[in-house]
Amino acid sequence: MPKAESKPSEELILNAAVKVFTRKGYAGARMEEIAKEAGINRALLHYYFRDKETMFNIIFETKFKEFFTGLFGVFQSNASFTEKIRSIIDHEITVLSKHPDLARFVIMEIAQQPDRLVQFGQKLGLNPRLMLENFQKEILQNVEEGKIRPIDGRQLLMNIISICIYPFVAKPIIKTMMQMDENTFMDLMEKRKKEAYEFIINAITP
Amino acid sequence: MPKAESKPSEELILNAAVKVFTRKGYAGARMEEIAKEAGINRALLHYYFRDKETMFNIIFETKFKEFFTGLFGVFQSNASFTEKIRSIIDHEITVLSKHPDLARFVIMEIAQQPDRLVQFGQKLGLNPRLMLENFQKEILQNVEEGKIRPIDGRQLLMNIISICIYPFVAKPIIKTMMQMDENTFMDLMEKRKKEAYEFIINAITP
DNA sequence: GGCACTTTTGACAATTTTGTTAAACAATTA
DNA sequence: TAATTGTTTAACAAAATTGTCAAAAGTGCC
Repeated sequence: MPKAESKPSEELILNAAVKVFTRKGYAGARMEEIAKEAGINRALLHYYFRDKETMFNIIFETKFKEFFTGLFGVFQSNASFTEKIRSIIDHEITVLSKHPDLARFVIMEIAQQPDRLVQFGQKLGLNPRLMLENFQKEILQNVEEGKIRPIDGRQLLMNIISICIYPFVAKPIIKTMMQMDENTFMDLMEKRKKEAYEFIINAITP
Repeated sequence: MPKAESKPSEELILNAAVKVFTRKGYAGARMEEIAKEAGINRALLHYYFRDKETMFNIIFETKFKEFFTGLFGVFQSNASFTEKIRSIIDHEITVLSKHPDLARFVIMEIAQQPDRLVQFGQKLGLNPRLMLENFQKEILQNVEEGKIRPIDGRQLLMNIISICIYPFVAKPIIKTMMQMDENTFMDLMEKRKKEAYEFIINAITP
């Protein structure tokens, strides 16, 4: 679907590249397909961006940021523990609803080359250790106050993240198995914000 | 790492192919790498299996089965609802602990070509509609008996599956962010069987 | 050993994919 | 309008990947 545009340029190419890379991954993406998606000649890709890898890195960095920053941001706020949980859920489901292939793409490419996580994580100044420590402290504090039952912070964090992200990663499976069209799925995810919150709160109240 | 074996044959090749395909996916896998992994000449791959796609389909089918059958089996038993939940959790975490790349591989390849789910699902006689219906009925029944709080069956099923599977899909991310080595991770997953069960039961008790 | 058969390999061919280049084209400016 | 600059393309070159084949090597049998 080439666009009949007047300005075939960097942005046009990047948008096309995002689509193809996030759908197919680095190995499955074809420069030809990106060019076709952008409606231009393949050589232009090399004119604006040196090569496939350079293009990929630019796109991966923005997607990496989209995927991770919100999560880290929440833990720097001074909302209550339960409000933080609500924020995470809301944020994750909102973002992933808008960017259907984001989670799968980032996870796959990190699995393919785990050092990307370190490399791009440092570049964006992410500090997982600190984040996890804060999370653990907050849990301990809430446990002592009797607000939540004792629970391993790593397990709880994994539970929250899993509940939010997995449905999007496995979206093609879930849609088919539960016989949902796109709208039904999106609707279910919107309801999931409330549902997941209640599920998790219930799970951790003593 | 070619093996100094006496019987370079189908099985040797298949084992190598499983490793490469599940790690790299169809698009990222190289016939050369499979041959090297098996310690044989690349032409042999074509002698025993016609081509890359044929090889892939054989492997995908076995992995597809590994991934899905257990899940469907549980719902045909006549254990109590909570026991079924325990079974699912136990089974999923046990299987995925043994086959590190299984979930990521199957999910990715279905995302790449969703009709594979229909195609191989039929071939194995899986019936997701029936499974989901049974699950929903059982929930309704348990809700009426006051054993669990009202909850959308699709959401609950997604929650259970998410909690079990996501940690393995995102394993490279989780290991790095939480600074765990392989053993620590596996240990955490073993503990997770109990932890996840309690989490979910807590979440659904009224 | 010689024969029939299967297995294995190296060399080659075909195809796919990426990357380069020179020239055409367009826009801007002097 | 000619010159300069930046953009776009088709054609080509290079590299990577898959697939084929004939011959070599191995195996079992007479």
